[in-house]
Amino acid sequence: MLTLTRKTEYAMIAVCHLAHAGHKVVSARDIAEAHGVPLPLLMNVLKRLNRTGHVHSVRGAKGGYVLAVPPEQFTLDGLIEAIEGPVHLVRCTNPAKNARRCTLTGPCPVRGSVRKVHDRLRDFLGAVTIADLAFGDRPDAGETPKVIA
Amino acid sequence: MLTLTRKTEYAMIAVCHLAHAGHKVVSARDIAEAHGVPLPLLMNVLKRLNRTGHVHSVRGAKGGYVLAVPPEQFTLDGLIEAIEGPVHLVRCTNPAKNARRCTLTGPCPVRGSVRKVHDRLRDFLGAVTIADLAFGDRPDAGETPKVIA
DNA sequence: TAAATATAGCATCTTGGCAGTCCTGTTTCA
DNA sequence: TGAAACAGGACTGCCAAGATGCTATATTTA
Repeated sequence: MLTLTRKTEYAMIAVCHLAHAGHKVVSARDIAEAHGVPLPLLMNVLKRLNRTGHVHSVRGAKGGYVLAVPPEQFTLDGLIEAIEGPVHLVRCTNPAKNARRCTLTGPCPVRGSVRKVHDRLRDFLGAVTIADLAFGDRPDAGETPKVIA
Repeated sequence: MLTLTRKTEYAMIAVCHLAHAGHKVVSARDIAEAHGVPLPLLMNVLKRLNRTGHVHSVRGAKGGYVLAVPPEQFTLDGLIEAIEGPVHLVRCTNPAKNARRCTLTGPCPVRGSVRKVHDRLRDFLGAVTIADLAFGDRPDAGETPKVIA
């Protein structure tokens, strides 16, 4: 259904929480309790974001997490990529070795056009930042994206 | 990974083929052979598009399919919805009774913002038409969509 | 120094949906 | 009447998402 995974949803919540906390260290438990997110899952997500360098971790008692990237530079596209892997609208935009490639044997009539839609989608997701998600209550900036070919 | 399903890929190909064929009736077999799409899967897809009213079917020998909607009015959003069900970036935008709802027990810090992103995404997909996919070789119309909050 | 807290890094298990196949029926043309 | 082509399903295998658990490591605090 063209849907983000739950892990990504949890990640959005966690990262926005951290954005609000500023430079304060916040434990996974605190975040989980604040929003009713299952703690073990949230920890999985935060561990992954730590490995990708999007958050810093502080171990031990009084430990927790801090954003490692300014919310204004932390894009939705980056977040999705960190959790789910890079966005690929269709298989043929995915150059990964182990990706299940397009199996068409004939010429693909939509290859070029779809590629453009895909690029626009990534531009779109790359233009949404965590700051937008966390603080964005600008009633309605921006307009409907123009279309492509 | 925020990816369209293969069925949707097949649907895009089929619909673009029909768009090129104009008012001529084209059989599923012809489409399948033209692009190397597995026939049984293509038939599943076309049957569904027929039920949703996006294509007309002609039964019997010499039968096949014709577009029921002008390519300029047939949006990518509509196609995805026909095949996969409506696009919902996150669960909380899905009002369906049987949808697995957001299970947050606490206040959701990103609800409103994500909703806006979701709306923009649908606007974006709703602005891409089959005509764009089938005939669109306008080298690069449109620009990167503005962002929202 | 011991206990408590919290993250790190795996491994494992379950489940749902996608992808693919098959079968039976109906319609139309030659 | 037979072949071609769509209609409408039921069914299965497989994989990724979702979820859980365990052990190790680091840090604070009493």
